[in-house]
Amino acid sequence: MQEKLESLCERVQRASDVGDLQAATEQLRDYYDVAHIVYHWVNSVGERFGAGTYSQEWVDRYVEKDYLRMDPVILGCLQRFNPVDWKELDWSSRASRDFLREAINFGVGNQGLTIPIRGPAGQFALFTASDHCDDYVWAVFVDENMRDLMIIAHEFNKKALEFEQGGDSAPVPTLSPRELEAMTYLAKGLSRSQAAKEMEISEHTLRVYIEAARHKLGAMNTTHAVARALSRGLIVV
Amino acid sequence: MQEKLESLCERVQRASDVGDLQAATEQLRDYYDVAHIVYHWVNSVGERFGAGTYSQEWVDRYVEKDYLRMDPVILGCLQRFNPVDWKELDWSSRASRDFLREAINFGVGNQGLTIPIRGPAGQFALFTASDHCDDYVWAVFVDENMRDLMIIAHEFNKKALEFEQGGDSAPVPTLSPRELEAMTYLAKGLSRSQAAKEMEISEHTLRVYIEAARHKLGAMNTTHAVARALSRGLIVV
DNA sequence: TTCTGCCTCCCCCAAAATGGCGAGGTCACA
DNA sequence: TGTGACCTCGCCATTTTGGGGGAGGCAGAA
Repeated sequence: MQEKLESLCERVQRASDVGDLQAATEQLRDYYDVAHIVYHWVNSVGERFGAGTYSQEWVDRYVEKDYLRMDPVILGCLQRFNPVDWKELDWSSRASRDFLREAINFGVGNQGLTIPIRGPAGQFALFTASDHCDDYVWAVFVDENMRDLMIIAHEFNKKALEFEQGGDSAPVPTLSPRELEAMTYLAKGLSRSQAAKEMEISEHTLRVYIEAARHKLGAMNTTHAVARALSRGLIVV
Repeated sequence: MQEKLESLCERVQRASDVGDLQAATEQLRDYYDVAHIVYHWVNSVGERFGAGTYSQEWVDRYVEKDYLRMDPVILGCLQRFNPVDWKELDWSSRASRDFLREAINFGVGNQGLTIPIRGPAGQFALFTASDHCDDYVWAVFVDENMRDLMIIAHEFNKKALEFEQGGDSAPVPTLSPRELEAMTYLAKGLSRSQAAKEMEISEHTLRVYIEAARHKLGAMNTTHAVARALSRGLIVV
């Protein structure tokens, strides 16, 4: 069992493009004997990629109808940390039930487990296994395989992040200690004069730091600089 | 081995307060026969809790000196997804080297593996195993136990989130769609007038959104509001 | 040694953001 | 039939920021 997990992970690690990830989902589906395995990077802008075994018709329909914005699986996972069994979600609204009915018609399955994955800079992705079966069989599957699926989900996301970095590589700039301090105070809401007082330097000096940080971060203004410093993990607020 | 992982996880799951988590770290340290096991919730304000086997002296010193802001482990993990071996980090700056020397003097260990964990609303935590040993022994340890440690780290964070929800549930404010849009443009560096143009509304209306968002987020100014929106995962840049 | 990066301080002034006062409309929910 | 949340717009005065100029000292690296 452990060896099998290892080989499944290696399969993902060897992937060199999205097509390989796609193939890996198919292999996983067959190995676990479920209806579907899907990895899906959920971006604010709605782009980035996904790989999975859903039918093209369902994916197209999903995109076309912008289901991303009302899919209870996504909305639920955005607020949770632990893997989510679809049964735990809120299907009460009418829109949810219509969505569920349609999903089942498209062969998605009546049971599902979705693992939320979070990366740096607010990155967010989902890894889902779904199947057609009764509650008991599904509960056994989840109980036996959740841990392994979490590890595999992690591997998928690691690959996805690698692919992204390969594309637009972002060289993370280095801020000097005082620059970091200045950015931190600003991120905490202090004004220039307050931050200067806190750092026990003149406001002019503080300005020099802020401008230096702005330049290094390629930011257009202070707010932008703080946002970049935060999302690149240079500072913690 | 699998059964042991199960029992270690259950130990964490049964925890009903931070003291139990503390005890769990000690048990893990003894089980894996390493110098330290630490779970540490890194929060915006710098509070929240941690549980681990570091000496009280080191923890006090760490807090007193505000090492949080320059600890290469934290800064490195903030930008990574995968578990990080301390050797992979950037120890080049003078401050880093001083920090490392001091950490070793306090018995932290010369080897370490830190797993970054991210939860909803920008939550961020670290799970660390550290030891005194040579590179080879450490590499073997990491290779054999990383997967299990990832699962255990997940369990710790799950518990931590449960405790938080029970305690002072951080009321994550809900921003309206337009408010989110406004904050996103600001975080991208657009000025008010540019953002207003982008959203095809008057600059004044945009101001209303920004002020509403500021209030909801309890922020003192726009930069603060953007920083909070980002670190709570409300917006993604 | 020279050079580069970092830290510190000062001036002036234009541009932008903020804080306060208004106003009116839709839409859903109770 | 309110009530509240959301979206939209205007003006005024004050504060904060940003973009230019400068300056010197002190480290570590080439």
